[in-house]
Amino acid sequence: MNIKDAAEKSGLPPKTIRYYEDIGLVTPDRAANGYRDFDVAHLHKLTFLAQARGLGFSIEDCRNLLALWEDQDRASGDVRAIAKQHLAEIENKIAGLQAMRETLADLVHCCAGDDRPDCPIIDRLQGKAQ
Amino acid sequence: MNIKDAAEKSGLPPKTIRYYEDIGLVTPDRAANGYRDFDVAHLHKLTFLAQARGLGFSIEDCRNLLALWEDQDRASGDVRAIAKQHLAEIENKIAGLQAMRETLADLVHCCAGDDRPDCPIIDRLQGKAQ
DNA sequence: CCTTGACCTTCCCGTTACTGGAACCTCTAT
DNA sequence: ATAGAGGTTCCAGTAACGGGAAGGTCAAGG
Repeated sequence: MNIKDAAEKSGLPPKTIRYYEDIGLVTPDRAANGYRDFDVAHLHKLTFLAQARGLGFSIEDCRNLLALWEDQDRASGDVRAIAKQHLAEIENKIAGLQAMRETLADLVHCCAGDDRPDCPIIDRLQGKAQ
Repeated sequence: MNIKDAAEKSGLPPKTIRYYEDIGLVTPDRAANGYRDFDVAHLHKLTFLAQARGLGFSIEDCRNLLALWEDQDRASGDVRAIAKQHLAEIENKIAGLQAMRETLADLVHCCAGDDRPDCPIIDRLQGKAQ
């Protein structure tokens, strides 16, 4: 199957698929005309990648997860470790963003948002005491 | 004052300050020896930038916020609009991350994490039904 | 006066995970 | 023969810096 079909079936853009081949995540065959030729196994792999990326795993995590996926003798503990680590990073990010959100919501709430120049948001960025 | 002092007082790394000069956010004077020379106004600006970046505003947002800050005739509505937009983006990000977190927490919870290969995390990435 | 070490400078490359675009080739249908 | 839709490679750009090299400058100590 050509790249466009693989893209539609996996949910990944063709550009992304080419990129994944570039960095060695998939290695589709090549037809006589030089076109990439994807079979079901490749498609399966691409779908796996789409899922993992969708859950926010980095490319390097994906590479490791793929290896574990293909290793029938894997220890589920290895998979879990990657996921757990990633989960922790996500939770950190969330915490950081929530702190920002609270401050911002506060500021937006306090600011009149009219034609006058007085602005608690500016004051805050300036470091002025609330 | 030299860049290191400016860095310490503003909380920004020297590299970042140079970068900000590069992209036109600050324009410190130059001493005879070619060293950057920061005065209080520059420092104030750098602190402003540190605050804004700390709240997650993009460099472009910072550029606009700086302009508004320096415009005594600004409308606080303009500032508020930028902050509100940014707040919305942050809330979107949080929502996305929370969805990931829930799925991941679920999977991590379900996975035995032992030496056996059976792994609900892999199953999920594979697209296998729960 | 010389040296050492801490600064400073510019410049270029690498990061993440792609995306856009140019230049060019191939296939199918009319 | 040609048009249009697909394919290919390669190059550049994104955000916001950080690392590191090569080299200039300054203050203190011997």
